[in-house]
Amino acid sequence: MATIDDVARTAGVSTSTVSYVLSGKRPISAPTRHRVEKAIRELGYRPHAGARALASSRTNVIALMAPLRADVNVNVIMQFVTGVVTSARAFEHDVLLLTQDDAAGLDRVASGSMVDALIMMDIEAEDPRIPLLTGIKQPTILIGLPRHTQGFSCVDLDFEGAGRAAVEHLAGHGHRRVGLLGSPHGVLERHTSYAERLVRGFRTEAAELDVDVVTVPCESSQTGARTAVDALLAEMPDVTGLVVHNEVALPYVVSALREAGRGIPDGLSVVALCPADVAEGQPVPLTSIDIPALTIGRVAVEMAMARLDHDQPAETRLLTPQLTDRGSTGPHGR
Amino acid sequence: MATIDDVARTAGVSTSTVSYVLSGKRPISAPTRHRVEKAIRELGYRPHAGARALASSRTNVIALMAPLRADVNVNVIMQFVTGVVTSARAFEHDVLLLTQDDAAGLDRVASGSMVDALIMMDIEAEDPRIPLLTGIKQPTILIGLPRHTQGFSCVDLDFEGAGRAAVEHLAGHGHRRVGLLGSPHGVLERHTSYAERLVRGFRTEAAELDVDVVTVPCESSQTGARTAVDALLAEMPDVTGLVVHNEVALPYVVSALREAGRGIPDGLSVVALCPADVAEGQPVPLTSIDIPALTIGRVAVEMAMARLDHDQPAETRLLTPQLTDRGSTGPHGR
DNA sequence: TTGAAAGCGCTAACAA
DNA sequence: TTGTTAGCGCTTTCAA
Repeated sequence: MATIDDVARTAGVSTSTVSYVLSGKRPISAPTRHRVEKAIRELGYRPHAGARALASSRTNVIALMAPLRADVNVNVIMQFVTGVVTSARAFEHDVLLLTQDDAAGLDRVASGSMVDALIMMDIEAEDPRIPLLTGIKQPTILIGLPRHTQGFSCVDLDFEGAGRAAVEHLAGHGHRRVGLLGSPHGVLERHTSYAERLVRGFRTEAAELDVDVVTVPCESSQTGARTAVDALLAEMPDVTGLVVHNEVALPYVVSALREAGRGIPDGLSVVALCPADVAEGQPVPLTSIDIPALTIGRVAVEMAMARLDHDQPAETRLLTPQLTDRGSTGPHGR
Repeated sequence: MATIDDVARTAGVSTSTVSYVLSGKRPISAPTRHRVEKAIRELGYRPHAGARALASSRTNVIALMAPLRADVNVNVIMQFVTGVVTSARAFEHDVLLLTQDDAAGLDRVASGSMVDALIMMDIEAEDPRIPLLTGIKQPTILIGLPRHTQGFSCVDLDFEGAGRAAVEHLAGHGHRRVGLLGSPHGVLERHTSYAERLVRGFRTEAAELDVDVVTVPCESSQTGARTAVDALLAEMPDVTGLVVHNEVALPYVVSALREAGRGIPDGLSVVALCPADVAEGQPVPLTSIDIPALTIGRVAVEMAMARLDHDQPAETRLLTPQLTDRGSTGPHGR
């Protein structure tokens, strides 16, 4: 492999000139720049990442810790990951993938100076990984909201606002008895931040608008959906509005409702909380509040870069929920 | 951050001794080792990854290029990724995640010496990324089979064998008219290796056993499943055996069949090609040929490590398909 | 069994 | 506008 010295020699300049051509950190005359660029091309030169990291204490890599579990929604996870990887590239960064269960990986990649920043998904209220982050010099972005945000940047959909918006929308159509089919048990037991915030917003708004509610967990499978629907209809037989926050179960929930004689929207008004394309792609398009996973991933990277490049302080950004009416909600008691 | 020199000073030894304690590449007396290990613990020392890479030309990182597209099966992709990440950790390696469309990323991470090896998923017959791999010094493992394997290590399920096994199983039950509901159009158009190999095995075995077949592409959605089932029943109304290779569509295919009056296995014998847990998790457990994604990911890493550590030559490994009978196939004409 | 020291290939401060 | 050079923190050869 060619080194920076080879390039310098070929171009007839000093190594620092080559380095500065590459980084743009000081002005270079046009002819010099061209000679250097030509040499780089001819030699197929690529800077050695390790050498660069050693000299500059910048790796141009960020770590992404993602849940590769089965019980979370794989599609949404994938969208977060895609958002992160894509926009990391826009900032000339690559992504090192850590799994949720590799908690030691945080220290390994951070203390080993393998990455410039860390992004962590699927944050729990009292996330056990957060204590591991103390003493880490790289900025860390949490996708989700722990109980105490203490110095970390956080970004997520405003799930509490989403819960409120869903109830508000249904109440606006006259519904007084509303259900929530939510995340699987496991997710709730871990006190995963988004699930709890959704329930809180859902309950709060319902109390304010004097709407009766019931919340039912829902496993991410066909049988899980069926069980949840049965439980819901047993607990609240006269339910007329429903919020569903479980992308995997969603289509099965819809079929189960139809089979239970609850057509949409005449038998039951349904608001889904899921990526827009999923809501559109159902056999009956569903009114939904979008989970903008790609955007959240992108914002996480942008926050990381802002802290790196302009040492901007940590902040929390909650994206405003967007409700799109696709006709699966209607007035009560038609 | 503490450096190796800090550790050496604290332990009262030379830097090389610390290095050798860490690498185990030369014998160290017990007392010396203990002093060094104590110093490492006290200082919370972590070797600097970049410095290490520079000095040793080893990064302990492997690149994984995965399709983060929508039309491929996200669950299976995730399992491959999980298999790779998990077993990379077992070899003290981390994983740098590249997306399929970032073809330039191959050269970037390889020529920039960011990684020790590359693993590429979702290989097409004439994969456009393969030419980009020439001149790359790191070993590359392909998950899938290009037309010409020229020097690359390859690993995959033996999809051709899987196609044969499925037909053989159905023919063994007396079925003479068999369908294949396969991958979406897009996947076939890209000449994705596994899809083509499956069809080839399916057709070959059918020809040998004198079974009539029809193959129908199937989009990964509820409507796609329905369309494909309709097309199948229109093209071959007296079909009695079916092979389904589309995990996302699978549950919808099953419902569509039931609604078409084709119960399983009495109205139609079905063999699924999917991860075992998916086949088990259907409302009716399905006889299936397992797609051992975790295993394939693990084997890919093992092959990479074998080439790195024992410079073992490239080889192709096709895992033997395992058919598990779960009762969704039965004798013809009951 | 251990130490000394020469790099590995860059960046960036300093000098011109 | 450009060049010289001292590190960055390791690994590994050579020597003892």
